[in-house]
Amino acid sequence: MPAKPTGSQRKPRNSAAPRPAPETGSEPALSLDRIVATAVDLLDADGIGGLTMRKLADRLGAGAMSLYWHVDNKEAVFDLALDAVLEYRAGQSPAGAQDWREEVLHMLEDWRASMLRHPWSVSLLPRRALGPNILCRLELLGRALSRAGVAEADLNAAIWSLWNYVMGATITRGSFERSADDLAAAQQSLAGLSERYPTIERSRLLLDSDWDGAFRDGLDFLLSGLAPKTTPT
Amino acid sequence: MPAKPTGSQRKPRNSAAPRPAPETGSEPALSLDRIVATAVDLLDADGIGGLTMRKLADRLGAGAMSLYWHVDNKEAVFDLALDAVLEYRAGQSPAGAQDWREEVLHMLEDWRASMLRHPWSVSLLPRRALGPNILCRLELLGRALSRAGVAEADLNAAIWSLWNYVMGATITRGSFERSADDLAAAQQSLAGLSERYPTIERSRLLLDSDWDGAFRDGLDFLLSGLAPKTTPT
DNA sequence: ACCTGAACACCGTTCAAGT
DNA sequence: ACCTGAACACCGTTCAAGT
Repeated sequence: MPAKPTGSQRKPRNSAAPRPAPETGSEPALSLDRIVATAVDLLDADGIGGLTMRKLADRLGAGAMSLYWHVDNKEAVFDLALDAVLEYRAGQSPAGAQDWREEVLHMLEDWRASMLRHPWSVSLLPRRALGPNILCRLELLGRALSRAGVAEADLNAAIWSLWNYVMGATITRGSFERSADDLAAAQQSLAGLSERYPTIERSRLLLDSDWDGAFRDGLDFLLSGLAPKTTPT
Repeated sequence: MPAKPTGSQRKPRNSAAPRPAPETGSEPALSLDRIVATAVDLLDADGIGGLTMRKLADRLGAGAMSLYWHVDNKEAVFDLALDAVLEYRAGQSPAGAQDWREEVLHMLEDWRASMLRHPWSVSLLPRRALGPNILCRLELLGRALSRAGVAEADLNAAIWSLWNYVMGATITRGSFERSADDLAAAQQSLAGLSERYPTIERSRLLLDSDWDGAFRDGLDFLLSGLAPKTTPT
């Protein structure tokens, strides 16, 4: 069997001048980066069930089996697409270290926003391995919390609490967003059963929820609990 | 086309004496309940990708296409299996209304436990519709929070914050649980990159996290924020 | 080193038909 | 009312082979 790149140590990334003169004017030759990029496009367009090795290869102007030289299998494509979408462009936060609280809020809202931009990512994340970009986000979060005075012994619990909250909020928001009609229908059918579900029927739980506001509020409560020394805004 | 049961109004549930004398001694005849039950078994055994209409029918001793008389399609099987697994047996909480806080904690921990018992359920929930059992849990949660003094205007935000947290915690826990080896390997590879991820490497984030403890702690913080009038335990 | 087509063992679902 | 087999249009992946 040929020595193909193993899963752990991947293709060397195109550093500076990659293109070695495209033979024909048609397609710029296969590469891991191109594969991942078009996989993301396809996922954005057709959702998680719309990504097909055959369709992906087609879109790249390649034979169906050509992908398998660059990639171990379909799972690997998912892993790569997921991590690609979660890159964290730091430096976004204005000026130096203002309030640590604002910094953490910004990081987590950016995380949520990144995932909502690619709704498939959120349902993929929990079952896949942690790629470098995800680890980077966790690292930065850990640093910020440390700086905020969270004790070393409480750090893991704090990180995971926040991670859990962000994941849950994003997953819920992302999946409910998709089908506003379904939600209306569901709330409608709730009305018919109002003797069974009076409370959430009255509060119109399925309809007029302010997702962004609820997200921020809950986060505020968590942060207050995790690092109680600081005063809330 | 024959008048088969539509998606919204399903088969009348077997009320009292269903079996009309099983012709042969072999199989007790197809029914929605049997289909859902074996679907759950199959999902428990082989995970989300292991459920196949063909395998399901086989396991039921039926032809592959017989399922489609009872069920619209595979998605419907997922919906039914999911809701079946999330039934809430109330009355579990001892005696009358003790502390509302304990009541809510119990409800949410039971929810989490139900999903962890069927790890596939948690990755299914966010993309499926809300079945009656899920709605029931939301209703009970809403009532408890109301009783605890959460204002009507804040009720939806409170419910969703808790829901988000539980979802996130369960999803993370469930997926990380599956592959302890992978985690160890990941933490190992972190060591190699300790100059990139020093903080989470030092805290051994991927290894010695106390999931159950972290879950309870974060929940406590949330509850303190949501209904600040009550004193923490 | 990189790409390919044919082939295998699967899928979910439609349809026309059986009892 | 309930169940079925044949058939269709797909899948992911192996393999032996091309350049």
